[in-house]
Amino acid sequence: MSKKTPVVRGLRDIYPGESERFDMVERSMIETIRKYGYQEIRLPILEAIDLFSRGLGEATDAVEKEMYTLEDRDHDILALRPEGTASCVRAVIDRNMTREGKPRLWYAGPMFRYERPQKGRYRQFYQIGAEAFGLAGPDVDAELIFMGHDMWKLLGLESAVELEMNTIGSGDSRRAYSEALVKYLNPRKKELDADSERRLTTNPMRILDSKNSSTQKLLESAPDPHDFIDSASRAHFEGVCEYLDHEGINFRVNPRLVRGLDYYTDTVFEWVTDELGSQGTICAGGRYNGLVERLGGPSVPAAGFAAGLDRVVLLHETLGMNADESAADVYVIVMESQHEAYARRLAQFMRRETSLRIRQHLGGGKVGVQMRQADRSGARWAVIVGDEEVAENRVALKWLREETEQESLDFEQLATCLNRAVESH
RNA sequence: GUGGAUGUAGCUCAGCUGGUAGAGCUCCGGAUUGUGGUUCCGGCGGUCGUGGGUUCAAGCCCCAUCAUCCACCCCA
Repeated sequence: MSKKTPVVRGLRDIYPGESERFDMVERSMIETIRKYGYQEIRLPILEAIDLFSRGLGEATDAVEKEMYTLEDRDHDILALRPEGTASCVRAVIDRNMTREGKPRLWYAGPMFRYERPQKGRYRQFYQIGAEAFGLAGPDVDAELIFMGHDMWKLLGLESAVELEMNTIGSGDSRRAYSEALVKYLNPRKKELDADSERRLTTNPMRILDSKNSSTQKLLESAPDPHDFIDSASRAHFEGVCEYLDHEGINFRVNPRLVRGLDYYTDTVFEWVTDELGSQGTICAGGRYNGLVERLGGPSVPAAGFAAGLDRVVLLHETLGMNADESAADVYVIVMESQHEAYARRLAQFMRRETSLRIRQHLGGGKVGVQMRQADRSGARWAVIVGDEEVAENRVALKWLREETEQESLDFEQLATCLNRAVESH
């Protein structure tokens, strides 16, 4: 045997047994977004690197130290996307989509960040995002949150998830606050932890959610970010909160909530859980009114969110929610190998006449072996073909999960029976 | 990038002060000649993460390295 090649660090295979849950959760989330009339946009995984350095902010961790970059043969520097919003905005600008409408879009796919792997944190991870362009009102922010709420409800996660909200104000007020914060902290630099001291020059706002207790103590008498938020932003945030209250969505205002990417303005929110250890954010988003312009487009408002599929799946599993892991609904068995052609015709008939997944046994073997594989496939029915059945142009239908007598049916009766069972399921 | 824990069969794990590698589950076969899931019996399966060192002898001790997990950092 030659040497094995291990999977790349931080990357993983999602095998049968887990892929079904992954798929089911992903579909549920996408279906929820589609129900709000958002349209899919398929985006490339590679982008020019400056899209991210300009879009997310030069000093963010995602850009500073977590990007996978490569040089292609034309010597262009490309990056594997660390998130989806920047690409989505670029695509919207490329087609000038906001000139003729107010697109509401969704995307799904893998993202890449070179971070230390941990539970719920992978170097290739999957996000599902929704973005709304050209709409400035608080009803948009609220709609994005309603979607999240619907998703958790649909998946049975709502009791384990909490919503945190904050407003960080307009770009101008952020700049003003940032300056005031630096002015306050600079003389007290020595009392800050090392990370916070570094951020003082790179990204001062992020000092606010430092977990260092002495830093937090220092922040108690620091300028209050809310004093810097202008009345328009304040009104906007109150508007969002009212929509949520009206729909009965619980949330907690967390003044310390600051997002890691520079493009956010006004509303920011996070859906968090304490079931997953320290990687508790399963979905996050907010408003980014300046980003389209920053990336070379017109000055249009926008808002969106991205959910971490890996983490949502993990939570779904941690809470013990069921996921169907069956490979097929019907498993086709032959008593004697000369009936295989008949069985194949039968399988095709069922694929055509029903919506079920039909797995035909391959590889021969005794009936007992075939039955065991039928059971293991998770199928609800075994359809069995032997001399008697072929002679009469019938099949034997055996229910594998219910105490129902095995029946002998012709093809039409079989289709009727299966379809009826699907409808009432 | 920092700190800590852990790597033994496909999976979950045991393995004493160093003495020729074990269990449960899974898988395969049989008991069961037209029928799975329960039970019983048998069997397959391991370069002990990798590389080096100490020793008569290393799964166990030492060093390095890789990976996973946890926390920090950061984020979905």
